[in-house]
Amino acid sequence: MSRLEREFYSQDTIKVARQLLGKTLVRKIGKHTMSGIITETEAYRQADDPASHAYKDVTERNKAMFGQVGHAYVYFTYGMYYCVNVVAKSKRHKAGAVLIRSLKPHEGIDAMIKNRGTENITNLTNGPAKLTIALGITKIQYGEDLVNSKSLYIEDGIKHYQKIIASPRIGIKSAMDKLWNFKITI
DNA sequence: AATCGGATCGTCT
DNA sequence: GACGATCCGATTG
Repeated sequence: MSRLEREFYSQDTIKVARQLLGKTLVRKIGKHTMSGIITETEAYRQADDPASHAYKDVTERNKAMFGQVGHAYVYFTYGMYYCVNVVAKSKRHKAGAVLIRSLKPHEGIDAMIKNRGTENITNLTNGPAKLTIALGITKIQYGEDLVNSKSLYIEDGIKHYQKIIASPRIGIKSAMDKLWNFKITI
């Protein structure tokens, strides 16, 4: 398995969101390795995207989206959950990131079950906050460089799947015309 | 199977 | 001072 390099993330945000499907998100804590196949993503970017955290301008929260590609943008939401994005954008945009919304559990399923407190495998990592709980991702990983990190990165996964389904993004009220939610079924 | 409300607090207005 | 890029359990049909 080979890790995704910097240039992968320096393409257009929407393109990266599509290409991340089927890749493997890897999380290492101590001697434990947990991983899952990415099955759903969402693209968010600046300037033309009212639904994005980075729509208006840089703030303390969203500054990672304006930074170097390949780093993690972790945000806290609904008073209790974290969600993880990968910063990805071409030179045309000042900010952009891809939200990882769903994984198919792969390695370290026992550890993820322990973290989540549920036995149900299909319910383990099938949501943006569920997967951060399963993988132990919090604000501590804010800005982590997935190109160099030993504990959080993305590598090649499956090559073949049927097709990508594009839909409006989940949980937002604006920019419903942008079909920037992408998913695959494995 | 689908809908509804509660939990809970950092971030932005 | 209001509101989420959510999840879960309870209720209803």
